[in-house]
Amino acid sequence: MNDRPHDTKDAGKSDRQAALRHTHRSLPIALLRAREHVMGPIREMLNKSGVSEQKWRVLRVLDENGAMEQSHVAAQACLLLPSLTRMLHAMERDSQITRAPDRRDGRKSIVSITQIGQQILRDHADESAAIFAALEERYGATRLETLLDMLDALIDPSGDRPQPK
Amino acid sequence: MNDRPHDTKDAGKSDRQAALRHTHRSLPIALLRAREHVMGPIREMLNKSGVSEQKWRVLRVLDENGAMEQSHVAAQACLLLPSLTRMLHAMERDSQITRAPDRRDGRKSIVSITQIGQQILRDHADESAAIFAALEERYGATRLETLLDMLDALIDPSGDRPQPK
DNA sequence: CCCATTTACTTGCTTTGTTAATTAAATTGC
DNA sequence: GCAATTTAATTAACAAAGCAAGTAAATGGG
Repeated sequence: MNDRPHDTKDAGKSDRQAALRHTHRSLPIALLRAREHVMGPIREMLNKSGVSEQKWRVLRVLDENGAMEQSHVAAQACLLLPSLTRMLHAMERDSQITRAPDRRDGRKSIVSITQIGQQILRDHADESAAIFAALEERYGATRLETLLDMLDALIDPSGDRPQPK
Repeated sequence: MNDRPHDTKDAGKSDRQAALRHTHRSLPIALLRAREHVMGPIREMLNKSGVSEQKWRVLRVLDENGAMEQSHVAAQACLLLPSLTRMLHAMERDSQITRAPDRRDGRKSIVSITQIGQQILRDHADESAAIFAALEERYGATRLETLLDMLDALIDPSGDRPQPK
């Protein structure tokens, strides 16, 4: 094992060094592990049809919000602009999305989902729903809803926060 | 906006297609967005010192669990073995970790963190704690603990699950 | 009007992610 | 004991992530 002084509780000195949290109690790591776990069946589903996880997110975001500029797509789909730029080229080539310059602002580029893109979403809708249902069954529907609320609140501080004063 | 038939409610047919969940209610996407949000300040911290997010995880996992074989490091740090292999070469070159073959099983390779590796963790411990404290302050300590418990339960089905039935 | 800044996106380069194929050391079945 | 299988790690090849630097179109003073 490891015999470093893990009990960095404090020894009287106020400038004592902080201890890192146990990785199971580190929020970023916990979120990552949880996500990897949940993504398993979805990756399987997407792999079969050759859609990447990232393109799947882009399609969903576009389908949900309609045409929007690239920066917003990137923010919503958790992608960086450089990655998105390159992905959109491929998706445009495959007619899953279209791009058009904004009339008012020549810098912006407005992205839309196409029929073909929407078809990809439809093709996976049933299986996707089944995967979610299985998770709900396993984890409990109520608890899952609570978890989703808490994750939302993490991002949007103005959310349901019951102000712990 | 988008005028596709979103009201896929059903039209009498029982084999009607399922609708995709709103991305804010998709657990994988919610987890990703939450993580990206929380990682912001940590990325900033790590960028300043040139440690990648992945190497940071490897160091933490090793520091926490002591020497362990590569497969376990990969599982704990949410990395695939090929990525880990490459990373460990670089980290070994930089004396952040050492590797030794397992005496009992010649296939395995046991990885350990070095003093230099531990120093990297120490160098960021205070700032890391401050970032966490800010989050705790903003989100609420109790709620944060609950969230971590729920994330743990998501992975470990045998956990605190109050058995829905 | 013009120059400096900012904003939106693109390009280049290095590191990771991902899949499949390969090597080598256990393990199992006979 | 030995062939067949399984397991652990590596390598290769290519897509994608991530950062820095670059381009081009707005914007904002003076």
